Amino acid sequence: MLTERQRLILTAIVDDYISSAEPVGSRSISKRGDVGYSPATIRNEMADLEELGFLEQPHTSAGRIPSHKGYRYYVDHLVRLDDLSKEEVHRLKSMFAEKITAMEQVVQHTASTLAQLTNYTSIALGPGMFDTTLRHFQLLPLTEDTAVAIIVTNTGHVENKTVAIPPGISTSELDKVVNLLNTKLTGVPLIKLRSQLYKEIGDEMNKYVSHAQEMILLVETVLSGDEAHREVYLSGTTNMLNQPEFKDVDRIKTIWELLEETPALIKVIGSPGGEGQGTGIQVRIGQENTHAAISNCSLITATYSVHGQNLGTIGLLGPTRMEYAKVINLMQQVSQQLAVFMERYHK
Amino acid sequence: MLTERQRLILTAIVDDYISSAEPVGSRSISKRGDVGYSPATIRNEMADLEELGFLEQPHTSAGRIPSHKGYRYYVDHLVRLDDLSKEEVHRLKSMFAEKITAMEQVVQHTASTLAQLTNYTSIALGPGMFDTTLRHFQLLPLTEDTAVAIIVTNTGHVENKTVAIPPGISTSELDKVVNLLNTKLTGVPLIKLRSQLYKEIGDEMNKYVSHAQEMILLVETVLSGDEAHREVYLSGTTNMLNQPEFKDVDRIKTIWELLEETPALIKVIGSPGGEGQGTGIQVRIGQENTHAAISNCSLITATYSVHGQNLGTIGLLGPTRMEYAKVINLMQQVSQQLAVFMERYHK
DNA sequence: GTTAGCACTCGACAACGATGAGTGCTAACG
DNA sequence: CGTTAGCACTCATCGTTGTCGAGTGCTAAC
Repeated sequence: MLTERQRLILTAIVDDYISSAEPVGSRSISKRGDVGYSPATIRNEMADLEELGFLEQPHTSAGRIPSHKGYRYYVDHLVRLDDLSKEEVHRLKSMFAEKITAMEQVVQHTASTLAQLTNYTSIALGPGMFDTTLRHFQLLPLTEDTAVAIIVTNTGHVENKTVAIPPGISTSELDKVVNLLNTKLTGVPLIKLRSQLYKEIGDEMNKYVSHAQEMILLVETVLSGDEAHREVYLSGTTNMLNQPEFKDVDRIKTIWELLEETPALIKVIGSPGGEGQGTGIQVRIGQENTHAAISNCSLITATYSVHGQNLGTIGLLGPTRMEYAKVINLMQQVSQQLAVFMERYHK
Repeated sequence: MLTERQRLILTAIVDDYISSAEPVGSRSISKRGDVGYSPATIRNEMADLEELGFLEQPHTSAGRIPSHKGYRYYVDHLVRLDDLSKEEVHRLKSMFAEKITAMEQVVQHTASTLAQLTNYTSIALGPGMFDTTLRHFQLLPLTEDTAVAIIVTNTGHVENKTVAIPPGISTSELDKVVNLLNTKLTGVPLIKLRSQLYKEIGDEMNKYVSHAQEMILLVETVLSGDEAHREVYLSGTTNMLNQPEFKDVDRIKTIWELLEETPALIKVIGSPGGEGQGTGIQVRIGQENTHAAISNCSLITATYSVHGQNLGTIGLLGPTRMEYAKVINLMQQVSQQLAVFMERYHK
């Protein structure tokens, strides 16, 4: 599709623009060592590349900048994953070397390290509840009419909620209910908890406990909210402000509002998009993103999973002019390490 | 100190500047109904007020803006707390009317409502651990070598951590330890947990359990981190971007970095500052704030407490040009409501 | 096929002047 | 004597103009 020379020049332009953030002219490309042609020749090729849709001109007599199509081609065919620095490798590995590591903490920590290494904003979507099962349920009275309910999943995730106790229920009755729930519901996938609750438990509870209706309602309030509730960790949000493309307050505002709105964010990071190089790494460039607020951003995501079951996602958000080589490489490393960790953890 | 007319004019200027964000001239003050003097007279008074340090002039032939001293005087002596709108009162009250309410959720919810009502950024410092005591301790094995440890306090706060189990310890031994801890440590203030752990438990544990040393270390890792660890909730961070004084990206960046850094933020919001009107409400104007990043912001904080014991703080951060009347009023309401709630909750 | 040369385009930037809001001062008024 | 009208002066803002230079597209020569 493209000649070797065109690919060379396109690579040079994208690389240049990524590091300078300014339209790149034929002269500056020619001056670089790696393209041995005169500015005039390069100009001709640039004109062709523009006609093909790989480059854009902000205005006549400015240099060229890569278009979406240009970035996409660059990511799919041109980008060369150069080696990570020793420090980067070290920091990534050391993260997984720590002994005491809860799944969520690892994800969170990974995201934060990524943000520091790249100077972009990282978004981590915590492990979902898909294949997690109930490990333990507990109800601890606090005052006469309130109690704190605790749910622990087999992944070590702890969810808690303060609830009101219907009046007229004794402590022993509460204990009975909790015992019943634990024996009957332990091992049940969280998403099936509610249906199971009605199917199996309702009858038995009526036998043992008065106020059965209230109790079921109580348990329901505890379980509700868990399904849609997934933790989102942000890190390095201020990094965005260093990028010249975000010197405009309005643009920041729209992006920030997106970042603050968890449900929308989950949708953005979770929806499928263009494939990048390597396994499980997705690269979404500019308008490929579903949300308008980040239509001039690129989002690179890696999913982590156990036994082929997708658990969550880690993403890096930056301007379309992103250091793809470095970021893709980092994400691949992270993805691998996470896979190993999860496998070991889930055993 | 100031004549009645000077106070009137100062009030008018501050009010005007708060709503317009632009230097206010003598003419515009004269035009308002509430000050019945000609621009010339007002100019004379303004000159005097400037000399006294209450006003500043950005440059010659611009209007005046209030200085720190001006704001301070305004807050201390001039501001008139006009009534809150029905909607505001309603939203505040309804927040505390919900039946199922954990302490932390209430604080969080309050902060978020405040941010919405005021269009400023709210910062809530969750309940500290000062007078909270251990309610329950639990250790749930997840895999062969990991377990999730759960601590519940008498306030309903739940803290959890995944820990590694030293190899060679049986489940029954774990149970023994947990039981021992619960019987011995329940009711002990969290801050004293560690010392108590050594004093009372060490000996007994040696009797019952082998691997006592490892177990103590394990329990210690769970308890560590809790003391300094206080939740900070932010809400309405993007509101800041609406203010004209923050159209500059650099300024946003420094503030945002402060907001992201929890320890610094705790220090800022926790340190004592100038008193405002009413009980427990503090108003820190501009440089009165300890942190340079918010030296042109005002921070209004209200503390909530039980039995005179200070538990936490809720603050509103905005430009020095803040709607003090509204915000102080809101904060007073919130402070009162919170006090009532806490009293009822802590009973 | 590649390159040098040249006219042309267009944003960035500085200089300039007009505009208008606001002041400070002085003199007049009740 | 306090208050006000009038007036000259200041200074930021904004639109205009002109220069500068980076970069292009085209043509002709190598």
